Amino acid sequence: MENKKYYITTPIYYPSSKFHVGHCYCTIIADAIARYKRLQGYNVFFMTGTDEHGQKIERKAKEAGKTPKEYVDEIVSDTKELWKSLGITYDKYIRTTDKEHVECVKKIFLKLYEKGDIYLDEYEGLYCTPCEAFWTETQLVDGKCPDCGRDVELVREESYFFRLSKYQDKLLDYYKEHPDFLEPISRKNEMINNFFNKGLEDLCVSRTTIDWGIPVPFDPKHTVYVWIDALTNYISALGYLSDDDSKLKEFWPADLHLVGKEIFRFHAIIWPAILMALDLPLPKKIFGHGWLVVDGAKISKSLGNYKDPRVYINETSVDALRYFLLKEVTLGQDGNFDEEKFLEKSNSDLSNDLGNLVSRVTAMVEKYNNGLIIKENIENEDIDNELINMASSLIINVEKNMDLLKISDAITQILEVISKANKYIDLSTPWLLIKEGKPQRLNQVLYNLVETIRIIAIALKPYMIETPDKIFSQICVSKEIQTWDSAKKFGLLENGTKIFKKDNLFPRIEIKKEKEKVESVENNNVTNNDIVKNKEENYITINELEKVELKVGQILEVERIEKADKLYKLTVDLGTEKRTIVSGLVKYYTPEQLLNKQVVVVANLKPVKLRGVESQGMLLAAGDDVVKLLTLDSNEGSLENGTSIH
RNA sequence: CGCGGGGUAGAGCAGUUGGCAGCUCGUCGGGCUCAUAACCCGAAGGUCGUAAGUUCGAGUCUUACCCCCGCAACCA
Repeated sequence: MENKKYYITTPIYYPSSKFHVGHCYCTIIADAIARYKRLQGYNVFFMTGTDEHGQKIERKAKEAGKTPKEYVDEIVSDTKELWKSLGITYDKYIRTTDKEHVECVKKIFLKLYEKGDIYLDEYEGLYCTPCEAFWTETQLVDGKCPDCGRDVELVREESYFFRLSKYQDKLLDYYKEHPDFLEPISRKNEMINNFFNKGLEDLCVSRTTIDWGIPVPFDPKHTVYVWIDALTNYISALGYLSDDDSKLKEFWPADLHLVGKEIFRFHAIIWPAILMALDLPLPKKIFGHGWLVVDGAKISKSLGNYKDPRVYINETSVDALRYFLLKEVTLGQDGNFDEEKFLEKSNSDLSNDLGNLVSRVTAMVEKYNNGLIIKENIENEDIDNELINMASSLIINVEKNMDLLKISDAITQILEVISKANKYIDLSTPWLLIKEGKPQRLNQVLYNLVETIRIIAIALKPYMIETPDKIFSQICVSKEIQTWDSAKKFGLLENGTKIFKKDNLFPRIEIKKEKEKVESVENNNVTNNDIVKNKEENYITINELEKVELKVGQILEVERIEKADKLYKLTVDLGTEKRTIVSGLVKYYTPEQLLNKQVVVVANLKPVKLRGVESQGMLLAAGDDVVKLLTLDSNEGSLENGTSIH
């Protein structure tokens, strides 16, 4: 037998905040593939994890009053719970703060340095000292720091660089020789057009401005930057350069790196180049999947469409969520997670088609045959053969699609058999057979149905984690005929098999009621987790509040700012003076709607230049998704412009 | 001319190498009564964003244009 191993990875996610359906999406895909390969008898190594270093986490932790490690520990333990509730069968969860990983990264860095592929040079950039930030030429506003408006200076910072340019031709050759290496093809072309045609530049792989990370072993004032720190997790986890690299020998190269399109570039260019520099073989395939958008908008906390994925599980079931993500979203393209569609799909495909099929068949066997399946030895009719042919080729068809990573199509194959079985009931009319006294034919029909259900249950195993067993518990099938291979044969169900009808597999959901329920749960979650928990840390004193000077202002003029999609330049009357205020309201208000409105103005905010225009204050507004300005509809008597608010 | 994704039935989408436009939901009509107000059959519904081009033939290839959506520059 050939080497039947399969190494599959998700990206290591960045735990700067809690994970959403988008993370679940990618991880569930990887899990389904891992399960599928295991069913086929492969020795599977499925890894996921978290990329825990870097500036953003350092800052987030600081804001939360925690050390970076404490901060990520919390998110990681929550993530592991999440994966558990989604039935993710990872073999290893790697954290870039793991000791083994840290040691490995140091060794890799040293190895590349000794080889000459990493060298010390100077990073030249425009630096704003007060803001401690580098900017590119295009980011500057009028040649000044876009943050504070002060002058920037040309600064050289010592940095280590990876000789990425050296590997340019090798990489291109590799793409040519391995047409399946990067998928989908559209993204591969994007890589070549966008990056190779311009030429690859050497890559800055260390920073002196970041503390939370792995120090460069021979020069500890430098911290290893994300490229070498994070990408190498795929081999550090297998014990590369450690005392025990047996796993590396067994599983490397990876068969599939599943990544999001936003990090495809790093996996398609930088990671292979690092591997070439280390003289290691390259992974067999890197697949860049699309993003999941929620109700048409990218998932983000600031948009307010973040939802804890467990909300969905509670309202339906893990299997319904897994099913929806795997079936409805075309791998490689962006998909939309529409909550209502999700509940509808759960009803139509799972409750009506699959659940109801099992329900009606088991009910008939109990009702007509005292729960007993009898295998008759009589010739099949045409409608029988049609069903049997479909059922017995189901697994083969699933495999055909899965091997091309067409998960959605694979599931469609199963749905077609389910649909066929429902139709078969109508055509064979068991309720007439019992009336007409045709017990043999009845037995034959029921046998075919239950056997078809057995095969369906097996075919569902990669995608669903509870349903197959629930089905087996009803049709009482022995373990030997629950295996993947056994589903390739029709007719293995034994004569005399007992049926036990149980609860419905997927109870129908009242969509309207559920929606309300889901929303209320979400609101509670926000209250409990975010507000109450942080309340004490968020208290400010009255003195602090008094520092903010709020005044009534009236909008006198509204202008668009050139080349700024979101910004209005407003002239606001504060009674004693007129101010120019820049505000990002284009999306929400027309100039006419704003004109003459009385609004709340933060009068003593430090002026900032936005898109070249100095903004001397700020308007108070509410809402994340849809922004509403706080206006003073003065039905309690009009207020003078400039009146202070307290 | 910053980068990218997309415009196909009322809605959500699929359409691999160019060869009679499909799927799911919804709608309408019919059937059945085993089942979870389910299931089965049938029907209506599309100028495939617009225009031109290549071709015997274009949703698919080429060019131009229009519209939507992300990202980046700006939301203090």
